[in-house]
Amino acid sequence: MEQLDQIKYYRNFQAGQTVVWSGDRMDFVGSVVSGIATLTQTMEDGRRQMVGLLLPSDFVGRPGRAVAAYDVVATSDLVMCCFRKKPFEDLLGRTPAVSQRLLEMTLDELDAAREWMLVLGRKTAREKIASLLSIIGRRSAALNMVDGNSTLVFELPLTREAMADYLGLTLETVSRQISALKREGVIQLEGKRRVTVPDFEGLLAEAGDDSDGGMLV
Amino acid sequence: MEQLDQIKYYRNFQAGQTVVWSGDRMDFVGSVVSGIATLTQTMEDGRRQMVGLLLPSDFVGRPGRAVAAYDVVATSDLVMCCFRKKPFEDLLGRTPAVSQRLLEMTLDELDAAREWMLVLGRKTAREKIASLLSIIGRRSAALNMVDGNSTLVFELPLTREAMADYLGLTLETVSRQISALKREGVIQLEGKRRVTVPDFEGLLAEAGDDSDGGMLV
DNA sequence: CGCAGAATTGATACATCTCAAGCTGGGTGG
DNA sequence: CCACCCAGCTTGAGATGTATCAATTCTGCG
Repeated sequence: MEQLDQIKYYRNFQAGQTVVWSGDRMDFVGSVVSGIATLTQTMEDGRRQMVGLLLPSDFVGRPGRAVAAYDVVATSDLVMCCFRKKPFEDLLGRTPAVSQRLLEMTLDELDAAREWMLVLGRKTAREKIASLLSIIGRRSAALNMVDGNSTLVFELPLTREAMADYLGLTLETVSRQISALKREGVIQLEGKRRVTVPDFEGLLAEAGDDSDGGMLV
Repeated sequence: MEQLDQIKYYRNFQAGQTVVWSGDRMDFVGSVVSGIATLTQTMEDGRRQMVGLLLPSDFVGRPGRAVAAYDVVATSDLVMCCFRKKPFEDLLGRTPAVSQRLLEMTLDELDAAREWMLVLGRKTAREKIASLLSIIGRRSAALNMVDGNSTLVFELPLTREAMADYLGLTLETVSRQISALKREGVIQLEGKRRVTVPDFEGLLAEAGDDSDGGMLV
């Protein structure tokens, strides 16, 4: 495991900066240390779909592929821990523990992608918003646990436009649905970004998820 | 590699039969030998989204998880090659070649899932249909290559309803769009299932994909 | 032959998109 | 220090694509 340490290096990016362009040669892989990045696909006519949200500890890049398949964009200031691809692949071949770990992470990402397919294909705009807030809320809850009463507070790491790209909606629809959830007391807002969820179970219900907490029992 | 052979066994399913129920305990993993199966998620109110289409060679199950996350349903008669989970996991730990191979397959599935997120989130009904036909056509083309003139003939392995579940549409919309593509000569039909694509490039254009052949340059 | 599941087609309703006009808040330069 | 500016956001009114509800029509099969 510490063999990884010997070939690693760090890279910093500013909010808004593009880390990798789709189609570009990619000679490294890495993982997010701090900050948030997005993985997006773009069609010729400009339609965009976010296909991944990269939070700290998430992996970027694909061993065995020379060319990036997606755009990676830093949404906040970002620090990444990188490995040149060739040495990393060599290590993968030699160290089962590393490839097992990577397999596990990839399976998690696959589950997340599949859960998102349900959101994109079958949920209403309101449910989509509630689903996104649930996911961000849950991941941030791991860090910022709050008073036991299932009240949750977190910072939205995405603009309305980025949320729209994630949800397959327009930014206007995102804005309207957030306003509606706020009007009805499902969430509260301070400024545009700080979200308070007074009743997380209620939010999950709006997302159309089973009451038991969503994915993977 | 042949160690796998020693712990494998075969299972047969009839068209329409459910292989695994979401939420059930799952004590095996496996791969499709022949036939076609689908991976679907269902919401409490019955809305369904297909999250994977399993063709021969595709892998089913997740090492390290006890409970199935999705329904697996045989769409045609199906033969699967199975391994009891415990021995398979042991082998994974001991045999880097196996876990590398599995990692590669999982990464491919992740790419497919992400490509599908773009379809679900941003494409129109007509583009969705064309995208599905392209994918099925391309995978079957690997087997049934036809006269060089980019004409392609294949059998649709899915009902209109299953297509709707894959595409995040209703079956009526699927039917209408297929009729429209047929009316305009983009495809031809013999019966409900046999599809002829006179100009594959044309179909790709309808799918909104880059002319070079879609995914992953 | 006739039935049942699958598919097509039609009319209407509705959710979301599109286009367009303001608003808001934080940073900047005069 | 204030006014302005601009990206991000909100809100409105109308257009449109897809869903919904409801008949038929196919097609394969017992």
